[in-house]
Amino acid sequence: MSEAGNGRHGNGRHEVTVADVAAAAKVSKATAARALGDYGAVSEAVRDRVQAAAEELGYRPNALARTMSTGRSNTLGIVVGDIENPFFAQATRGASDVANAAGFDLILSNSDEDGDTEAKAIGVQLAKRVDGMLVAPASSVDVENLRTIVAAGRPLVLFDRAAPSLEVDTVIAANRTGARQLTGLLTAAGHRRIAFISTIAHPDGYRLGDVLGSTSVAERVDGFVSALDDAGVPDPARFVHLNARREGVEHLARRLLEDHEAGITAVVASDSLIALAVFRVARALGRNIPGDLSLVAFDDADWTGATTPAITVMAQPIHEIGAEAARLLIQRIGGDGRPPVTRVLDQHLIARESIAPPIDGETRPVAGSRTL
Amino acid sequence: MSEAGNGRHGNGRHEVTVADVAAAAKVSKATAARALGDYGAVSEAVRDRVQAAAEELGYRPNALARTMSTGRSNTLGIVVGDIENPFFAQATRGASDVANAAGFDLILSNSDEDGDTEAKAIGVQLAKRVDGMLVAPASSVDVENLRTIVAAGRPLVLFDRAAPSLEVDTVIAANRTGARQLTGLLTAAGHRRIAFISTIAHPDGYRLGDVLGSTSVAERVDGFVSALDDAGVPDPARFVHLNARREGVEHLARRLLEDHEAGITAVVASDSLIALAVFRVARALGRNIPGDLSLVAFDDADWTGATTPAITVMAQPIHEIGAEAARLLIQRIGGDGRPPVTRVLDQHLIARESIAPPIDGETRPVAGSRTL
DNA sequence: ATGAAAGCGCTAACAT
DNA sequence: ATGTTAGCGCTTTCAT
Repeated sequence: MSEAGNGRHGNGRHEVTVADVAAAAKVSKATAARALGDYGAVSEAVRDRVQAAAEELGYRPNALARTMSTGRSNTLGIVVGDIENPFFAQATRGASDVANAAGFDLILSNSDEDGDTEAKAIGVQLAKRVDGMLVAPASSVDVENLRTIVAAGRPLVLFDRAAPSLEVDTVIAANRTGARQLTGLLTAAGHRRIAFISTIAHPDGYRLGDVLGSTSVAERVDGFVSALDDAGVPDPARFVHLNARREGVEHLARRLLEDHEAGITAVVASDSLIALAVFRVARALGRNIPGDLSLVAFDDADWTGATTPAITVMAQPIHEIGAEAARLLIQRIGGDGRPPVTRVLDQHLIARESIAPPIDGETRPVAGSRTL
Repeated sequence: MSEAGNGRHGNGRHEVTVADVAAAAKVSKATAARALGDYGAVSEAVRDRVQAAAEELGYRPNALARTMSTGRSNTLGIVVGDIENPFFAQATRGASDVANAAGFDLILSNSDEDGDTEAKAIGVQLAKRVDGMLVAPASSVDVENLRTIVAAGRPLVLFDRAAPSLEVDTVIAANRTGARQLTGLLTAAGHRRIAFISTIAHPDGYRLGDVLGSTSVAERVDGFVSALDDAGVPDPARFVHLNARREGVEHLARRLLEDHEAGITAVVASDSLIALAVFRVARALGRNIPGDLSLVAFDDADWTGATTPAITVMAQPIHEIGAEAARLLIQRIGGDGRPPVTRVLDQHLIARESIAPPIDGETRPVAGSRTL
């Protein structure tokens, strides 16, 4: 390396440091630093002189050096499943707004919902000495990755999903209640054969009592199952379809809708991406929503109000989930020693037009799919 | 600050450093660092011993200290308008994938399309000594913010929008061609009163020759205008509506659609967010698409294929825009001294069902809006 | 192959 | 109010 660590760059210019500014302003390094960093006591005159010199020379503070000596980076790490997922984009924005307002920056990583990728991301952020981390854990069960954060002595706040075996601040939504209510709409309309679809990874078929990788999906499944129980549907677990990412959401949806034995008359989509896929497939198959198939989903994605029919959804305060998580984290970083809290934010129903009574009620199976 | 800079954290544990590892492995700091950092020459035996000690003690490298001495952070800064905007989320993901593959991390900031916010974001990232920056500039005209990056000696790559007065690598899409083609579809169908809507800030009404803050919007406007010219529409500039953010997209759309003097029969939406707003308003007003109003847009947002009717769009290779920008930046960081390039990526048309002939052709104005 | 020592840019005691 | 000095954790000559 030819120009490493010598404060030079490709253009050969010298990076101007406090020492340079100090020299130009004819004061000591310490005084210059005080004037620049706005701490300690400096006389008006000197402050002005130093700042003028800094301006003149084009001084830019080196945040890394500062972190080295103060031990604080004023940076938060955030690990999300995939920033392209509107849920995470919104939550990240919420966190970002709160962080910025409090003088913190954000380092972002995608875990792709994969444990190893998540581990790497966490390693990087820890190495960069973030003051604390916000993570939507890839797994609520295997918390090794999360433990390394705690072990490194960094405050950690979980969002969207909890990790029951870990005592840390957590911000989630009331998924069980929401799922129950959402599913209840369907059973009230007369549906009995309702599919729940999630992309979460899960070996084999779902069976009651299975521990899921994400508490939020687990809660949703719980609420779903209990709503079916309430409606007297036998063996509700058979209607829970996980692993949709591996198979491909559209593929799974197609398989489900074309399975006349199963005779699915309604779908609960665990997020807006799934809802969109189901919507597409239904249309491609000539299934009329809600006439032939009712559809409800989590998350009030912007487009859900624009389709025909508009989709009934359980909205989550996504922005606030990120924001509140950031608030808790910043409190901790500030030295708050209160016991860990779990904030459960309410979801709320937005009733639209995607529910209708099942076409044949309980009397399925029935003839093949029909067109409009 | 009680525990600053002393390598301690809230839990009182000592951060383990190379010195600790060296002591444990009974070698010098230099040797330990060589073994750990995988550089220089170390004997097998010593390497193993050091790595074992590191493992044992739970050593975590301090990336900041490393950057301090090497001058490289292996970190890229990226500044986008708003990460919640699917365009930026996708581009960011593209950049992130390329960056990660090359061993770089990403620091993300939102500019909110505001110059001052952008300046702050850039300041922060420069302070953190990113190795280079990716930015979708809030302004293509006022390039002061961008110049500070260049002045700081950091490689810079622009994406989505160019800055003609600056000689830097740039990745954009062929917006003029795309807009021309998209608008041409409308004129070919017989439309003459076509509104172009963008959220870009612009003082007063648009007039031919005005310089716009974003080259991508400027190119789109150019293509739009030239398509109208080709169709023999007089004074096409009057159909260009900017500033939609300030007024509110839905509000503007409503105003436009209700203006019977103007008699707009089609809309070109400059991005998918605008398209969605127009779609909503049209529906609220009882305007049938495409019967009463044709609609086309930029960006193949996932939902545009799911509405009724599905929307005809000009798709951009968004992921690739981010990815290519990151590639160029990493080349630069690697010391590539080639002259700056501008990569113009092709857009491609996805024809769907949102275009129909205008209901009255040129004979507008006509009676009030009607319901379906 | 290994070690000793200097230095990256900054802040934080501790003087004065 | 200002200056001196040491040190954050790492890499990098330069010796040996």
